Amino acid sequence: MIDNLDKQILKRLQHNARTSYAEIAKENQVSPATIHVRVEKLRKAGVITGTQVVTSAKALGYSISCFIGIILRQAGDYPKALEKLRALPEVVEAYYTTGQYSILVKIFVKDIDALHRLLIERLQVIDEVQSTETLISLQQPIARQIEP
Amino acid sequence: MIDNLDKQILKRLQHNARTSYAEIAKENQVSPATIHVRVEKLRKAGVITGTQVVTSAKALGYSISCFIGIILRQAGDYPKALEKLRALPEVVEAYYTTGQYSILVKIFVKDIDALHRLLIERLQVIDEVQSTETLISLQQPIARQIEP
DNA sequence: ACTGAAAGGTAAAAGGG
DNA sequence: CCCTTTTACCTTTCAGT
Repeated sequence: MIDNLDKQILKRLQHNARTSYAEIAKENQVSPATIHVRVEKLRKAGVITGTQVVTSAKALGYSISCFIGIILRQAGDYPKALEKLRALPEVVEAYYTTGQYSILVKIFVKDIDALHRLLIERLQVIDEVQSTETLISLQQPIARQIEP
Repeated sequence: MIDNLDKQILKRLQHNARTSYAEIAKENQVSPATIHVRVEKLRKAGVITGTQVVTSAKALGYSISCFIGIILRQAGDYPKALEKLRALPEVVEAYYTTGQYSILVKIFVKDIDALHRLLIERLQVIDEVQSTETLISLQQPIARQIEP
């Protein structure tokens, strides 16, 4: 199982993936090699699934972020609809959900015009899609990872 | 502006933040020092905002992920409500949105019972919250970053 | 703005308690 | 399971083009 040292390592690396093992080791009064072993263990256990740089969508020119709730025509339409959504680079996340929507997707677009075109020309033309509802995100005041 | 080399670097590091500059350099036939300079430039420009290890919520025991749409009583209630949401460690993302919800939050909980208690004991008791609607995420078939 | 070489630091692997 | 040591690789810096 995950002990306290593992939790400390995860918290530190969630915040900055390039924190040196030496630094984490010093903070926890163990050797850098121990940190290395623990990180490998967490990776093999599937707790750590990867590392990534976080980029600012805004700085890359994507000024608008939204959630789009998609209602499909039929229950069996998920796989086909998903493949078509995957082909849209603006779609960064997709969730199968209970409740009023069949699929909830998160997208980034450069501007309102791009959003409009995405909805009309590439989302609402998907056969399996019955209707969509757009929630524009005005601000994202909380963005963090789950606590280990 | 961001040129082609910058895009290659970002794509590589979005996928794996620990890819060595030496490897990216070889792929793009430049020197490792150039990659280093470019990464620093992207960081200063705010394009790269950080690096993080990605952890599996499931492996950490959080088997349920949901979105909760929150409707507030009054327009001016955002800041107070947000502070109370921030105090809940299960809330990992929050968005101010247009549309039917005032705030959309993403949460992780360990099980259905924890979700139930979160809703009743800690969300619906917030003064500013008028009502909530829960969308349980059954699966997240798409999870990626925006293309540079 | 990129390169090449030098210096320092880090990760990864091996061996021992 | 953790430590120390070792080796090889990597980042970072800086003078030069």
